[in-house]
Amino acid sequence: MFKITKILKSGSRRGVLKTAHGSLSTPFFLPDATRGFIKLTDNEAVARTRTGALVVNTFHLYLQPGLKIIERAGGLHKFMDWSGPLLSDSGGFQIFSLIHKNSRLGKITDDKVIFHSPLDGSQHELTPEKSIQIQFTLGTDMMVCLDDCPPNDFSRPDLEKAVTRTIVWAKRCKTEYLKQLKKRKLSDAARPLLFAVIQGGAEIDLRSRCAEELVKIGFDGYSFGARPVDKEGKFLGEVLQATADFIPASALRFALGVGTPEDIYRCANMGWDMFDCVIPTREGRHGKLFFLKKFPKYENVNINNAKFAADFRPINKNSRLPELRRNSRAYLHHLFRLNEPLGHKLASLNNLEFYQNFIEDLSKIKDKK
RNA sequence: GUGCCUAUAGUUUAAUGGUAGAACAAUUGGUUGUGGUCCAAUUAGCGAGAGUUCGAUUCUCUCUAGGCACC
Repeated sequence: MFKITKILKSGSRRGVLKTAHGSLSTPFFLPDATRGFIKLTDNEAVARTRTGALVVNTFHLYLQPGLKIIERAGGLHKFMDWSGPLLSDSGGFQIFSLIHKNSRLGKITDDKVIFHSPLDGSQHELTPEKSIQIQFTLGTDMMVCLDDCPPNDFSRPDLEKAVTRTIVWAKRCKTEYLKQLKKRKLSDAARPLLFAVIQGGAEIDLRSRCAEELVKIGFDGYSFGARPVDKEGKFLGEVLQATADFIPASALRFALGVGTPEDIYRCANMGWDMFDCVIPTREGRHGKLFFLKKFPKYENVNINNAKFAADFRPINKNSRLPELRRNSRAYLHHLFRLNEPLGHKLASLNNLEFYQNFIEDLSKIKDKK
């Protein structure tokens, strides 16, 4: 399913990952299509940016439209008309963020997490088993274990608690995963990949212990849990580096939530293979556009700035997407001033293509002879 | 023509005889397992003139502009 083909002196890895919905070469970046779509755009256009795979979220899709609809549609790929690989996040991060922000929104116990839907306030509960069952119902190609995701500034005892719970829950996820494989008679080639999440905040020894226990259980890949930046937005490079080193070389390394282009570049050199982040699409929606210069240099411009009002150059003359070559920056500026969804779409597409190009350039780096 | 009412930032509007506050707009930042509507900072104002007063955006008068009513 995953094969490493090369490890550079820098630590950067090259590999191939085969899923039931196609192959991906690593390293790769997955944009977040949390609710089954990349906001304000469409999957046909996203595919033209050569984006290979998308992340969807168990929590959001479970609440809306609900599993019955997706089951009746014939699975999530059909429902959202995406033929490439899909990765489903467990929903842990979202639920735990909600609860840590406002403890009235839910409750975490050793057995499960109880939460109130932000949509209608209705009460739901999620167990490790249920999270896996939902992900099988979605029919995604890569799945993530439900984890206890603490904020990075949690106290040491609280972080220890989260690590212990994450390990116990990962074990339960794995058991349920094997059960589902058997029940659905999925062959090795057709089976989804299962990722565990390594927690421990900024405490390296906790990350180490968490990784060690998870590796004993055995997963296709291991993810970096919690936010990869601290409260001030400073990238936790040392923690990412140490955590990567705790993961077996043969397994996929998934840097959840990473990140800016420079953070992705750094993480690739640490041996991380996969990245997902809201930056290209969220910043796109808010008018921040990425343009590649000479790799790894790039510029990040705010199309809302007054200087673009009469800038009739193309949005991106080097784009493979005709709509980004044809439309001017002045027009995009105009669309943003009027908060027009077409502007958000063009900006999102520009940034997705940028991220794709950035990762491709990164993948082309070779060891000097 | 007469009477009454109104005039505060680009716009819509608060408050006040002693430093005039907000929203939207504008200008510029921010966003790391999603915030489509988010967050932050900045710029910007008492229609004109005279009077009363230690001090007037506030009170008085004149003018100007707009609205309403009557002839």
